[in-house]
Amino acid sequence: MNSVICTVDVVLLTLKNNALHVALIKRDREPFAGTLALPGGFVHAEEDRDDLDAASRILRDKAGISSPYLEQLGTFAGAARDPRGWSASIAHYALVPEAVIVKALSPAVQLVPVDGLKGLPFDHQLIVETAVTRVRSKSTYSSLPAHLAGEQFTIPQLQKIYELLMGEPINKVSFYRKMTELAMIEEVPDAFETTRGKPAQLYRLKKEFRSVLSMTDRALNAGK
Amino acid sequence: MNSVICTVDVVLLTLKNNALHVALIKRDREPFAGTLALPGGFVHAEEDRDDLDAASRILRDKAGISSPYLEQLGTFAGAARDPRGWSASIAHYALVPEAVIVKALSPAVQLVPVDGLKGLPFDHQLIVETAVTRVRSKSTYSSLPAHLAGEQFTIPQLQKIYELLMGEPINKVSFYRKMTELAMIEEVPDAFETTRGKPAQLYRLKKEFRSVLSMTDRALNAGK
DNA sequence: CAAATAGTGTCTATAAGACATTATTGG
DNA sequence: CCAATAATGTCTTATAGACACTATTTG
Repeated sequence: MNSVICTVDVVLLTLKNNALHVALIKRDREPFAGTLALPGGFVHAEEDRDDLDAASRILRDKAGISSPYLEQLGTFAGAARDPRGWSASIAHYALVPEAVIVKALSPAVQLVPVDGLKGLPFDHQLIVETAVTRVRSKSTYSSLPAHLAGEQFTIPQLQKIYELLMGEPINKVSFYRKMTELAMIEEVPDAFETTRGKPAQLYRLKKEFRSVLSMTDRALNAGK
Repeated sequence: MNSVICTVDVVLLTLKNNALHVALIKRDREPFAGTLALPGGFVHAEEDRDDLDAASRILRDKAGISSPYLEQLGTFAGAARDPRGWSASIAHYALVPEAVIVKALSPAVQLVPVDGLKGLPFDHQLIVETAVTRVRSKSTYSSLPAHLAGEQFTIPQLQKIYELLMGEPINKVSFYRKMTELAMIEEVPDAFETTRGKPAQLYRLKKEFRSVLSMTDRALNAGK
């Protein structure tokens, strides 16, 4: 009756060279051995309390990432997606700053730009596209993109991240207003970053938003 | 390795007596035989092409509902939710007008108000709450609630549905504007409904939105 | 004709965007 | 002092809400 193959996959996203990248791993087993694919695997019934737990474990073991922003994306199931038979993949997505990934990444993992991705096994292409769409649409209304920034960041840096995700410029004044409205970041006392011009105040995500989102009703639209 | 129990459950929602109701069925098997629970079941690997297909079949066979608005909600998985062991339920939600459900419903099915629901087996309480929250939050931005209206409806009737879902009154002018903006409904030529006062124009969902949503960026907020 | 409900016109309030201005650094 | 960037002030524009008014029915 229950011949369903049940796995957990993770779409690990980060920003690198001003573009969204996904972490892929060379599969060491059939089917599709040797192909780049999403990190994933079977549930360990004795070890994983739930699917988020399994996704965490996979990220830890396969990519060396320990406490990313992690959320369930949805389940991709059906008869056609896996040559072994009817299967269900509980897909998740994770966001981490590039710094974290650079430090932790095992050599087997590759970061690939999400735009123009192709040749993925199973329906991993669809899963990645769904994750990217989800992240983009949530970005408009929430603090989600902040999880792609490092531990400390300036508001202009954060705005750049939002702009990269949404693919269009944001009005600077509106962005400052939005950051105040979401109330998710706090100044790091006496910490500034200077590159060229006036030094920028450094901020960090408030503790209570490290793994939760701050939402707003109002969209952050395009502007100059 | 893969001892995971994989099932599909459906949260079938409708409006009845001005309140959101969920369809529950008395379970005929262990565990929890005799208890009211969400309609659900195992995937039929030979019959169901994917999880939506399985959800459709379950609705058809258990509730006699044939083409509702149906969407995946998410997967509820873990070691603790089912006494038989580690399990994953791919949950879906469906919206139908009350008229459809009244005509189709088998006697084994009961409609229960979603507010104050309790005593459900497994984590079905959580699944229902998640579905209701999802429907409510999507309602603000989309044509979703129209799937709870009958085939033909007046704008004031539709507004009432939105108000019931969101739990607060909506500004009448804003609502008319929003309906125009979403562009998902069309007048039924020369069809009006009269109860008391000026007859109201009847509308229907445009064909292209029968199973898809029309979204807007702007929220529909409370008003008089 | 009064009451009720549908539908619209229009003013006001609010929030977002444009743009200018000030602030503060390095060269 | 100039160029560059951060941060903020403020005017304009767009959109939502309030409210009144017209339209059309029933009793």
